[in-house]
Amino acid sequence: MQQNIRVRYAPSPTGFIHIGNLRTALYNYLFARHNNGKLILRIEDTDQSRKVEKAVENIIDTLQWVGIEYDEGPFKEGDYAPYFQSQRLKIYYQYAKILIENKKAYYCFCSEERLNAIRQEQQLRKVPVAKYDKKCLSLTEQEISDNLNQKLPYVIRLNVEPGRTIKFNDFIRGEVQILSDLIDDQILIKSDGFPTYHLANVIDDYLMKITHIIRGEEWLPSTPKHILLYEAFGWELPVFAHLPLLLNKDRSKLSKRQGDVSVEDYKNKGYLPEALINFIALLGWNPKDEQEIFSMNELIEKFTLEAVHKSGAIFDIEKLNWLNGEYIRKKSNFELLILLREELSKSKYNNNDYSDEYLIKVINAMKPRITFIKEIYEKGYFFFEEPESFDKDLINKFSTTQYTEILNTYLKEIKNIQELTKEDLENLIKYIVDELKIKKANLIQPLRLAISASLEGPSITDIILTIGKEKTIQRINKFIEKLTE
RNA sequence: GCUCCCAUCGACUAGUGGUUAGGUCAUCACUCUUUCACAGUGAAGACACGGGUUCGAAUCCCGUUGGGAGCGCCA
Repeated sequence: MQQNIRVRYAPSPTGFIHIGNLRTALYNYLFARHNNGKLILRIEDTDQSRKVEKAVENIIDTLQWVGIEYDEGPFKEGDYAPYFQSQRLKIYYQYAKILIENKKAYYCFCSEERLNAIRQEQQLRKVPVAKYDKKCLSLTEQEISDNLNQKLPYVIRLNVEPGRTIKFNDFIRGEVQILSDLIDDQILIKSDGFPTYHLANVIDDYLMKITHIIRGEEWLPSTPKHILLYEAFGWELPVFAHLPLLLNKDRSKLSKRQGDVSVEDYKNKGYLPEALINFIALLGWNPKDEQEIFSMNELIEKFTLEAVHKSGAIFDIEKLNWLNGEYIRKKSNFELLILLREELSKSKYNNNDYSDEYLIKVINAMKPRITFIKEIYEKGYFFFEEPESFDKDLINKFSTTQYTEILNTYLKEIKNIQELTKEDLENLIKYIVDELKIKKANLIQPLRLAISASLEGPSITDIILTIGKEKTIQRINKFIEKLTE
């Protein structure tokens, strides 16, 4: 690869980061790190009307949360600052002026009404491609300066020469070509003086010395416009690489209508950043071996643009769920303790009611059976509170004198044990089973029900060991009352 | 409508002219377990279709079909 690789992630601050954009950011990051290059974060805030408060902060926080570090950008000024497009307005205007002088662009004073009229008329005629009719291109120098002096609102448009074939080589898709006749005289500078995406993007990529433009496939159709701009300025083309799209279940572009799409949503649902990154990395790229779990460093080591796919990938959370569980199981109890306390602080339970020692025991018991951290206290709620509601059918099932006897025997025996150990509890079960000549399940099931209101979950000895003798006795007593009611 | 892009199990993918088409998730079964999970073993499940090229095509070419994206003073 060539030296001094520079790539950029260029979101517009219109809300939370979209999961598809996160993948774009990730691939840019992986590509940069793999090649000892730099990742630039540039904020494309040229649409004032769509600006959202705190969006930039959220973008930066989200990148940090998932572990994508940029080398230059807001609050990390490099040689090409500023990194907010809204602070670079003069630059764009200067370059637009150059284009006008070279006749590559022109002033357009057409009103919105006229533009709409043209569009409508073209639709009526079923013209294949609706385009601006280049009316203002034929304005004389005099007319233009008169209009400007009168302060008539204007835009600056790209003058697209018809009859040309624009070719470019996409790193992922190979050669792509399109006829210039199909390209509209794109607006470069809006009437509010702000540049459009196309202009600002090309200028900044050039000025910031971006070598590889890695972005979503939705940009593929507008790439010829950008090429035309590079040509008009006489600039060398960067490498274009258009990433396949992330898709909904129905194969349309991943959108809010069909589920959660912001990284924030997934964070709030309890997905671990490692799992999300791992999952998203594999949507459109594959290291061609049979490994499934990758740390960020492994991704960096293995990532190449050559191995990126062409076709879109459905964002299906089934595998993400599995990964989340895997990452939970890989974590140490101490790491999980910190995460659990965080979740607990957002729950109805009070962190102060449970010691670290206690929570570690709970974590150990619940770890193999959860997908999300919060399931530790959701599925394992009996570790955090006394179960109140019991399934009627289950109560009925165990409402016989035989089960009451079994439980009473257990109660009597456990009271005799001074300090509970795993061994004691297991021996106790054996002892009672032998003594009463019953099946193991006939003791354990009612016991489990009494203590946890469920027939599923961690081993009964682990539960008893965790909640302690006192609570165990209390719950069994209460349960016997319920059975004999 | 027009332009461009894409096409292997339900999902993510390996595969670049010769494979019993491999793996992971999900599904199902079995083993382990008091149970649920975890873990392990196994099963089922795909080359969109039609033509070429070739001794031989998932792989190369053409067409069809299907899907997607884009066609804004939004990015």
